[in-house]
Amino acid sequence: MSLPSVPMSLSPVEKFREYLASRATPQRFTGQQKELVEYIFARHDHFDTDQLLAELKEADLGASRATVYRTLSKLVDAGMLRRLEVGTRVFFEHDYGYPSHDHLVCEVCDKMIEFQHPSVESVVQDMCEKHGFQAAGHSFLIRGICQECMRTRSANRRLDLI
Amino acid sequence: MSLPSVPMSLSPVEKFREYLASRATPQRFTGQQKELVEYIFARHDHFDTDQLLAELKEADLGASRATVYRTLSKLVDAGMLRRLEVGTRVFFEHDYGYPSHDHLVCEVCDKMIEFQHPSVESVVQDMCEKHGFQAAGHSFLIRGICQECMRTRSANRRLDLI
DNA sequence: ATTCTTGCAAAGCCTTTGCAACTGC
DNA sequence: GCAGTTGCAAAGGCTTTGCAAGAAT
Repeated sequence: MSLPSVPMSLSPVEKFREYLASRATPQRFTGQQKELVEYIFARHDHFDTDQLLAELKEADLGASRATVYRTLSKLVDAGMLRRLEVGTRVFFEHDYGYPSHDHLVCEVCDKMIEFQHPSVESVVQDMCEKHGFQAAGHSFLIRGICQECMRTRSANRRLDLI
Repeated sequence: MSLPSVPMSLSPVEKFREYLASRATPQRFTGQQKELVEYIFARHDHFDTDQLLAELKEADLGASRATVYRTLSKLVDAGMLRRLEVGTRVFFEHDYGYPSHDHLVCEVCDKMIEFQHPSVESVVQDMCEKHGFQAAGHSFLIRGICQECMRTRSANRRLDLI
């Protein structure tokens, strides 16, 4: 939760209900889905499907693997979750009620640091103009080593030398 | 091949041979690997494993699926190929003899347009300074619709209206 | 000779899907 | 009651791996 959240006109649950209702072939809003949405939007963080499944089990919210996959996919379509591809792994994060941002990813501890930088949007605009491209979105990911892991690493190096 | 290539001090084959020899436990440079490296670096483009396998078969370069996977992985470790995660798919592109760049990806025709923009490196540097992060690399990908697909789309829309 | 690489097929991992039972609307 | 959702287990992609045979040093 590193960036200020954005005001939401509707609660996540309401927003999702509305999305489902407005589909060409209206989809149903089930109790299961409601529980999932409430759980996912109760706090801001990055999670992958397995983490989420484990947590749900712990919280006694019994949703099957298939339902979790199906619901996550709908939430992405609804524009409420963003799917992040980090290396070979897939994460989700809030897109509704949370500002657009990019990530620094630590290759040692897997921590994800969010950042906003005005130049990112300029690059997108510049390149779209130059190539006649119509952007739908972007992903900008910086891989490396975070401060804490750097410190640990130098500390260990010092120990090795003793 | 949209960007100017970068001068190489060694041919890809030589570079790879050197990489293998310099490993902690020296690895062997086989005829199979030589064929693969020559094939891959003969032209610049983005490819995925299946494409490459199909082409190799066509060219009568018999390398098994397993060997192709293993060699690609070594080429990435050697810093000669870059692995690109585009949506759910994985591509490879030259990293040796080719300048650092980023991509626009068309969601309709899957075309990948390469670009260079000086601000990208500034963003990386700024964010690393701000967060005490040590960058090892980045990936910046802009998704959207390319010019040609936009044209086709508007043309079709016009037809629909008749 | 020794040790690494290859190919095959099997196993793994993550995700999707067919189908019968179930449940919003 | 109809049409969409769920759970299960099976099937799908893609990638990795164990092992015996073959090749590089």
